[in-house]
Parts: sequence; structure tokens; C-alpha cells
Amino acid sequence: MNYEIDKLDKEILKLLMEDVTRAYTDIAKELNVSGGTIHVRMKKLTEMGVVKGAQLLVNPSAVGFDVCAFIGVYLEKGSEYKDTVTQMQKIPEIVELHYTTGSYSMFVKLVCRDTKHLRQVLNEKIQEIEGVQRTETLISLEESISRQITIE
Amino acid sequence: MNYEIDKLDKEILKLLMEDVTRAYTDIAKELNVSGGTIHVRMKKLTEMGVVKGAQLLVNPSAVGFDVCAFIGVYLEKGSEYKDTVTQMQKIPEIVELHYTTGSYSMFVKLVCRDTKHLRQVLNEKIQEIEGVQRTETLISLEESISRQITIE
DNA sequence: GTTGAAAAGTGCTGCGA
DNA sequence: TCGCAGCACTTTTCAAC
Repeated sequence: MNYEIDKLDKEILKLLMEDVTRAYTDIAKELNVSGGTIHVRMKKLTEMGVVKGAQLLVNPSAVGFDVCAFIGVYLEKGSEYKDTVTQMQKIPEIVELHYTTGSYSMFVKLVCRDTKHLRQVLNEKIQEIEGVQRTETLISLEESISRQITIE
Repeated sequence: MNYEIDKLDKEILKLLMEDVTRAYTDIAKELNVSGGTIHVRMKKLTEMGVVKGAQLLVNPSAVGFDVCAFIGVYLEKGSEYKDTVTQMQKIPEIVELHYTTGSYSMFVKLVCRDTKHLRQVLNEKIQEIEGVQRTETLISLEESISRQITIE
């Protein structure tokens, strides 16, 4: 597993990150190589772990998930971060968990059905986890930007 | 544009959210409908805006983006949120922007190459935007969970 | 709205340079 | 190692139910 990404790899990633549905043959034409080459490169990048797959983008509110929130979690002194993460893994409403610098020990992104659901997840799930001292909630009223990093 | 999603739509979304690379014909078999139906439903869902497309998942650190940070932004009283968002849009390092409750006016997720790059984006870009009073930075040392919501 | 099959295009594998 | 060509498969479309 060696992370040696050349210019062609980056070009391919850049184009596919803009539009995954684009055909390999189409990308091949733009980059002046054969379709097979794109395939080989993508296979290599996937094996290397650079590409982790693809994801369907679904509008959360359209499937009944209207509330997005960030939770700053304070852990008790001496509690094991790893154990807490394992517990958090079991909560499906958690979509992101970061170990952060600053006043919080960890920082969590949640997606819930409504405020009642959010309250339930907070009180009955997150705050019940051993090691969690207290939490601070930021509710997202509007997600104005949501995109991927632009490489190169 | 009417958001009427039936059980079949949800089943399709659920399966595709788990694995986008799966063939329509394969899903059709599992749900006991024809391949054409899956296609028609997905087209409908896309036109309705429920499905926003698909995204290639790339390991940021493999393409040279090692630092992920969250920035809490305090806006000056009376400044226009919309204008500030427009300015933020122009910063490619910003991958998410939320209008939130709590002490911050807005909350931003950034992905940068290194700490030097992060500092540059903060000082030379974000803090230069009109209306931005001050910012608070949380650096993610480790992203322990990163996934999508589980529907149904 | 769903079905089933036919047509067009894509991804994949083996061969050659 | 990289590029090219054929094969298998999928997506897509369309007429009929």
C-alpha cells in the first residue's frame, strides 16, 4: 500500500468527484487515454484505499429526517474515548463523530426525524453512555453549503 | 413536486444507500419487481429532488488533505447572513455551512491540507469576510464515525 | 403504474506492444 | 506496464397489459 498518486490519477478523481455517473469512456476521451486505463487506475486507487466507494445522495428531509444537530460532548476525566466511541457507533442517528481539540472531548453530528426524536436520542441514548458528563447542542436551522473538497 | 414516497421507494433507497454500485436488475429481483420499475422510480425520485445524485468517496488524507476543522462563526449584529454565505461559497475549503442556534451564528466545516493551510484560510479568507466578528476553531484529531443516515 | 424484451452503451478481461 | 478490442452485462426505452 503505497500512496503514490500521479497527475493522471488526480485528474480522474477530480472529474469523478464532480460527477460519478460519468462513463469511464467519456473521461478517457477527455484525458486522451483508453477506457481500460481509467478502469485500471480506479481499481488501483480503490485497492489502495484512496477511493472508498460511492454514496447515494438523498435529501434527508424528503425521507422524514428534518433535524440536523451538532453535539459537543464533555467526557468525564479518565473515561476511555474508545469505549465511548463503541457505544456511539450503536446509535444510528449519529452520522459523524470527531475527536477534537478545544473545550469538547468529542463532537458529534446527528440527523433526526424531528425535535422530539432529537430529544429522545440525547436524553435516552447519548447522555446514558458511561463517561459522558454533559453535552451542548447546536441545532442546524439551515444547511447552506454541502459539498466535497475540490482536489488539485 | 409532491413528496409522496411509498414503501417501494423507501426499500429501493435503503438498498441503494447501502450499496450504490448494485445493479437495478439485482435490486428488482430482491424486491420482486421488474428492472424497469426500479428505473422509473429512481427517475421519479431524482426529478422530485429526493435523490440528489451520487458521490465518489475519497479518502481526504490520501489526496493531501490532512486537517479537518469546525469553525464557529460570530457575526456582527445586523450583518446579513445571506451575504456572508455568498462569500463563504467562494472558499473551496468549506465543505459544510450551517445556520445554527446557540452561541455561534454559523457553523462551518473545513477541510485543509495542513495546519498552515488552515491558518491561512482562517486569517486570510474567513476572517476577512465582512460581518465576521470572531471565530472559534475545533480541530478534528480523528474522525471515528462517518456514515449516512439509515432510513426506515 | 408495471412488465418484459429489445437496443444501445458501459465495464471488464485477455491479448499484444 | 500500458493500451486496444471483444464479450458479458447493465441501463434504458417502448409497446402492451
